Amino acid sequence: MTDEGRVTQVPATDREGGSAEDAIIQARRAKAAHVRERRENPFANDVRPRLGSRTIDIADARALGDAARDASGRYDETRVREAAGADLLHVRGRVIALRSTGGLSFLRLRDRTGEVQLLVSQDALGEDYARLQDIDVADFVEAEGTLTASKRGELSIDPRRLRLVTKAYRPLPEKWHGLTDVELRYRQRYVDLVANPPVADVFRARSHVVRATRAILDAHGFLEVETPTMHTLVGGAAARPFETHHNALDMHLYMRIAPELYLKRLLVGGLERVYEIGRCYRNEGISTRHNPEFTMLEFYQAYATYTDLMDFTEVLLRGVDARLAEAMPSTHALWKEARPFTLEQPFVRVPMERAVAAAAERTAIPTWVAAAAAGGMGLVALLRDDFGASIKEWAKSSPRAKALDWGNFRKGLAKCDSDGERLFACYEYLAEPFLSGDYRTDDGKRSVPVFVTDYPFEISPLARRSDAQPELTDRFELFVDGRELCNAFSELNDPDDQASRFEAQVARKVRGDEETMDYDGDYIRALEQGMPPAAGFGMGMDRLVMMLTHSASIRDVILFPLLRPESGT
RNA sequence: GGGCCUAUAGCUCAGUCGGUAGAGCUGCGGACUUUUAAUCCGUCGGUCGUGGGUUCGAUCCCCACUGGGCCCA
Repeated sequence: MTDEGRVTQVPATDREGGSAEDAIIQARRAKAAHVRERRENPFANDVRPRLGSRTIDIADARALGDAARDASGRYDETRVREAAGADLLHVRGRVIALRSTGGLSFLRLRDRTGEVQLLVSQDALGEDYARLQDIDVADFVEAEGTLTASKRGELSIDPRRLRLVTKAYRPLPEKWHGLTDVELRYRQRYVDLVANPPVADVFRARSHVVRATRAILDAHGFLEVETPTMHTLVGGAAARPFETHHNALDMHLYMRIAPELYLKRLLVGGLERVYEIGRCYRNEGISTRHNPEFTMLEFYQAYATYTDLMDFTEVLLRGVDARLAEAMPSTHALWKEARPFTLEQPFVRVPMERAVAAAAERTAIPTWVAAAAAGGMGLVALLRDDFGASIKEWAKSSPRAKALDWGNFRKGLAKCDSDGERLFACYEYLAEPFLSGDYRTDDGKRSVPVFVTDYPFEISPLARRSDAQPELTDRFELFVDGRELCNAFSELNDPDDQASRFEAQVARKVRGDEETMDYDGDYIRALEQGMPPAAGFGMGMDRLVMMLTHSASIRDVILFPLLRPESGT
């Protein structure tokens, strides 16, 4: 240790604020100042080899030593030097661990491709060894040296040159427990990504999932398009919008809640197969499954029906998962093992009315079982009038009956204006909460995805009526382990039918419903130009990534989820 | 919107049946040429989320608020 490398201790009283955090920052700033005294830049941008070496990613550098790895994953120095030769390698990255035993120091370096140890010795660096004094965990450094192995068998680089490239003024979280405070993780994702490598894996997976989705749609002849995210009307879904304003045009605007109506205009225009993967915004509460902005896939295919799309959904989900497995084999294997569902067998397809009837039978409430013999609508007929007086008796019939949310079910039914809405309420409270338990693999170990089909037309304002049963629509939603993932239907292309459904939505808005659509006259005009028969599909990409990566919260798959502002910054 | 939980050092956490707080890691000083959460010696670091109330005295008890988490709508 030379005097040059020594850093004077800063007395506590001289420190601004006096907190531990300030002390750490001040110490790191002092080291940067020390580097400047040597006329070097602690925020350098001339990162390149100086000793005739070649710049290499850490993963590629490690690959050079592959032949010298034994069965237990350890490396032998002689064999590494034989395998990798005497070529100098130039690597750069962030220091994520630093240990020193005096004249020999071990730095763990990480770049986007991997990690490698720098085995820094006073013998190899001479006087420059003292520069280690200016390097802390979290700093970025560059090094040039040959590939070697430590005596404990860890693949390492033996640097002839080591230089601080960027000083980090703030430290990384504690090395053993890391950063676990979820609020801090979301607010300071830049730290989370460094401190918790599995987090970075999820976002790599997200990128693979989006690219795989594009690739599969492209291969099926779809055209990717981009439609407006600022709309003058609310349409394409039932949700409250965010509102904004264009100053120059003095125009009131809504952030889109769905791209649907624009994409279907493109079918009118003859594009036939279009898709968009883009951000949508819904002004609703935040939960583990909802973020106000989220990424949605929608695609539309002329001449297809909702049945075709069920087939294609299975192809798409299995295809995306297969590409993810290919891209991240070991991580994917862990996620797949942890999933409570499987994509490997054919998905269940069940009409809503039958799902309700089956759910009624499972409650073992005698009057319900009898009513459901006539199908789900039989149960709807039974429950049309208030059943509050019967709850006590019915709830005792079985554990399943006891588990029902009777209070909200009763309230939900009371709000319905039609049998179609009542059927949907029955589905929501009697069948949907139990999907993952009711539809399982033969061995019972995993749930099987379920297409619930044939939704009542009253709750499907953009879907085509069934030719066979006009009170229903040709629509499905896909539930994977009980959670809604996709929503799709054969599209309504009769302009008069569409106009009357818009009118019904506007009437609901007048009555105070905040989750309805506006009357879109231009869209009606487009349909009057003629839209080919088509089926359309929507899927939340965030939820897809959650499922495939076994993430519990949507915030774990969104890099910067919406949070209330931080106080004090 | 309702219920439950939570907030102590930069990070991860103890603790005080009410008498203004501790540990490990981090930081700083020192020793150490094969570490893997290195080790060893010394040392710095806290308006105990915010505002009220009770009390001689509150980080602790009570109330409200704020942030966050989980469950439900």
